[in-house]
Amino acid sequence: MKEDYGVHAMYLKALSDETRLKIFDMLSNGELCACDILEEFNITQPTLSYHMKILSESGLVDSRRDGVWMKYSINRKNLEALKQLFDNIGLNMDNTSSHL
Amino acid sequence: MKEDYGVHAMYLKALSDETRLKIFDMLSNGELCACDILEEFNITQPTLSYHMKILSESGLVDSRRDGVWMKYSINRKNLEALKQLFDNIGLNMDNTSSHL
DNA sequence: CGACGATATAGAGAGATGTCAATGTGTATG
DNA sequence: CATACACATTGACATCTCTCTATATCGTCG
Repeated sequence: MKEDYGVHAMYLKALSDETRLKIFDMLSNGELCACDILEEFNITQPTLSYHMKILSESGLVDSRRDGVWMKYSINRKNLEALKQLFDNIGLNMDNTSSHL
Repeated sequence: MKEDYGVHAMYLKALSDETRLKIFDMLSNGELCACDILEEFNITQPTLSYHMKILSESGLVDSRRDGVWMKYSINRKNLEALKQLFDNIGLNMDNTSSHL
C-alpha cells in the first residue's frame, strides 16, 4: 500500500501539464469526444491526441470508440486511488502545531 | 476559484517525480532536515538540494534554517488547496453510471 | 469500392528536466 | 581566524517533453 510511488508519480505527471489538467477537469462533467475538447484549446489535433494518449496510458482516463469519435472519461477507480494518496498524507500529518 | 490551473499544475509537477513524491510522503510524518532525507535515497547531495528547491518553490514545502541544518516541512495550506482540486473534480462527477 | 471526416502516428526541433562533479556559501566550534 | 560540516550553486550532459507539419489509419456513407 505504501510502495506504489511509481504509479502515483505517473498519475501526477499526467496531470502536471496545464493543458491536461484542464482536460481532466472538463471530463469531470462527463464523457467528451476529442473534437469537443479540441475546440477549447489553441493546439493542433495531433497535440491533443498526444495529451489524450498520456492521460489514457496513465490510467486516469478511459477511452472508447463510438463510431468515428473517440470518447474520453475519467477512470474513477484510479482517481480515487490518487485521492487516497493525499488523504493518507493528511492522516500522517503531525497536528501539534496546527497553524493552518 | 476555477482559473488557477497554473498553480495546481505547478503543485502536481513538483510531486510528479518519484523521488520528490517519496520525500513529500516522508515529510508527512513531520519536519526533517536535508541530511535525514538524503540517507533514504541513492542520490548525491546536490541532486537532493535540487529537488528540495523545486518542492519549496512550488509552495508545497516550507523550509527554515536551524543552525547548520535546513528543516523541511509540508505547507498544509497549499496541500489543502491541492486536495480541494481533486475534491471539486469528484463533486462534478456525473454519478448516473456508477460502476466504480 | 472510393471519398471524406475523425483520430493516430512519425519525424523534427526547441526547451525543460534530472543527474553528477566541482565549487561556493554559511554556520558553528576550537 | 581556521577548520569542518551542512547545504546551495554552477556547468555540463543525456534524456524527456511538448509542439508542430506531414502523413497514415480507421470508420462511415454514398
